[in-house]
Amino acid sequence: MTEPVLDPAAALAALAAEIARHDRLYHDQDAPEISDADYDALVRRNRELEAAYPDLVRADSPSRRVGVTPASPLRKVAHAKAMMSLENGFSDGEIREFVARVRRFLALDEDAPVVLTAEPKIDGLSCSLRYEKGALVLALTRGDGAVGEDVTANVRTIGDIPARLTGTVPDVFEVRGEVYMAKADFATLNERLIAEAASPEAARQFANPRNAAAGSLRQKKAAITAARPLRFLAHGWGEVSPEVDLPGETQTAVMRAIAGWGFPVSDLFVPVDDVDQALAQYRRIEAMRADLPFDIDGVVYKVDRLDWQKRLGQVARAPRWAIAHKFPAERAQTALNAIDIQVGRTGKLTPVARLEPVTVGGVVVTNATLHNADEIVRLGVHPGDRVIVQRAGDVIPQVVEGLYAGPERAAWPFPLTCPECGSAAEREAGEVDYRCTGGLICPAQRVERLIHFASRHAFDIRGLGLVRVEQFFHDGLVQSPADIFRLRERREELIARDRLADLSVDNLLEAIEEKRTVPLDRFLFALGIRHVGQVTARDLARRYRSAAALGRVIHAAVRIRRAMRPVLGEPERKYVIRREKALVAAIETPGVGPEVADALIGFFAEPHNRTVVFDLLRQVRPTDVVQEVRASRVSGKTVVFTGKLETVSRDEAKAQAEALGAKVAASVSKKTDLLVIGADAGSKAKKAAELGVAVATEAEWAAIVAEAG
DNA sequence: GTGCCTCGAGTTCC
DNA sequence: CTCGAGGCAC
Repeated sequence: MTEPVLDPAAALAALAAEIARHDRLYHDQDAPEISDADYDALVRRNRELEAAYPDLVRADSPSRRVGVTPASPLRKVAHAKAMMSLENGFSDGEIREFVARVRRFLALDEDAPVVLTAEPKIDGLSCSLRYEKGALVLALTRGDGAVGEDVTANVRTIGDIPARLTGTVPDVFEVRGEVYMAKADFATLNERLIAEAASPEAARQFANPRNAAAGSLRQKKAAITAARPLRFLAHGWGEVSPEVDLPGETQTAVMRAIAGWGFPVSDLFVPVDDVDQALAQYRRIEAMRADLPFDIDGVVYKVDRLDWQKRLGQVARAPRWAIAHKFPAERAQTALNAIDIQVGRTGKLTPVARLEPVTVGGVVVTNATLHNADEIVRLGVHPGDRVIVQRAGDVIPQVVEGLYAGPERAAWPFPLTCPECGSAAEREAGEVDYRCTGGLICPAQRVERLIHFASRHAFDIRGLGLVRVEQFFHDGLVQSPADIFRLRERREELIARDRLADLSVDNLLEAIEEKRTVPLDRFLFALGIRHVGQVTARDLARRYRSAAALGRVIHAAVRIRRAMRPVLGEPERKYVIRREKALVAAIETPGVGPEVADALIGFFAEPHNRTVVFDLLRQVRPTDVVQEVRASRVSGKTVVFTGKLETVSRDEAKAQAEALGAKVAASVSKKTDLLVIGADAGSKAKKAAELGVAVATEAEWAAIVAEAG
């Protein structure tokens, strides 16, 4: 929905001129004035207006050109070791739970001492600084955690960061920490920007120190960064080689060594003996917050012992051995102007609050998700109400409560049809979300699926983002994923539409060509099958290694699904369970239960989907997945654990087994190759004896793990 | 059957 | 980042 505009024709003319000006600045003068996101916002605004006033679309409309989303000028480089994010906790209880979880995972006693470290969490940009033979050779931003941007030249201008390390330093050592701007320096910088600008109105200021640090570090010209007052605080490390040269066995010891090499380390960094001391340090830091020279958004706790950190490992993108204790979010009051409905790739209808712009935590918030119909009922909000907004985890804005105090009224009516295609909106029993039933005919869903296909964790086609996908879709150039790979046949057509940027067309086509081979897990994830996200896609890809093998399994499963019928007189409930079991068994992948199996097989049972996939397979080749596993006595074997393990937890044992290439099953059957028996083993041990399955004690298991290295 | 843990999906702002 | 819900252990 677009709010009424007094003079839409004039607004469109202004937008066309503005967007064209930024295109020139970016392409001809290499001096963009606004961020990529602000540019996208202009393009989006233009599109919304055009949708609302189709008669007024201009001949020189920016939407008739291929979008020219500026690419980052900085070189992308993969991290030697992924830069992970941190789990967040907001209450004492969550921190206590974190420590309890650590104990459980390590199979420690409930009151066993767990030494933690506590330090303030600086609100800046994470950076990884790579030193080889003591010399700074590479500095990367965090990026997506796997790949960062090369900011080496800029980092060399930061006074806190030594170019060479003195003392005994491992051959390769990556120092990780936060690049930030002190509050006072931020204020001075903004004053300077005003003074230097032609007029105060024309000055481009930064909204907060974090943005100032980000903007200053990601400069193309190091000279600009050099003139910006950036600082650095070390908080960890990445690759260390040789690993034995790591200067200590605890977080504290290594951080001391890093400080000894000349890096600033927070003077509020302390080891603490237990969770109560950790929380006391949190309160000390919280009390000092306003007086600290830099912005912080919480306190980070880490398990001090590095051997424990190693055992704890990580979940998805965050380590199990650290947590950020965040300060309570800042709140603000504003008006709820409207409630719009967005349609996701799965058809989910999401209500979004359009807010009167308000500053919360240094950022102007105009939108906030309302999640679902229940949330709107819970908040009791209607358009026009005053509401309280906060930035949860200091990032995502959310509506916390409505301030309406008038007479009783009915809940805001959630739309009964999809705003994009008009199909009925339905809510399944037991589900929270309304979904558009339009499926293939709903253009919003089709576009969202294409955007997902090209997105970073899927095919990762650079230059093919939201704006271009929408344009290509609406122009009929791209209707299905395979069409993307046929765009090269229409190069002239693309260039003709895009007078400004034939170079950008070629860049795009090149980026597309690069993805004609893609890892199987990305391929699978990109299809956008419900319940098949990154992790499940990876599990499936690793389980079957090749598209051919996975294809055979799914093909067989589809046939099973088609062939299954209730046996005469079989109750519906029993049949459903039997069917579920058959489908799960057919896919035979840990983590894939009835729901996921049905979604996966259902997707391929649909003829249209098969057509789309086969069409795509004529254009691209999924590469086989070679799992990195250490060879061991249990590689390729099926292992079952039973009883209470003393030295490792069940989760950890399972992780060990998988790293050795073994499959972990829940119960003993004739397929089981090895049963590892802990204390108080029950029926499984008995069954293993009956079936003649080999058994091992926990100590023997530890030996198998150890001998594989 | 119940409860915990992890994953999937959708979203915001830069 | 949060929330709902699927998977699996107990």
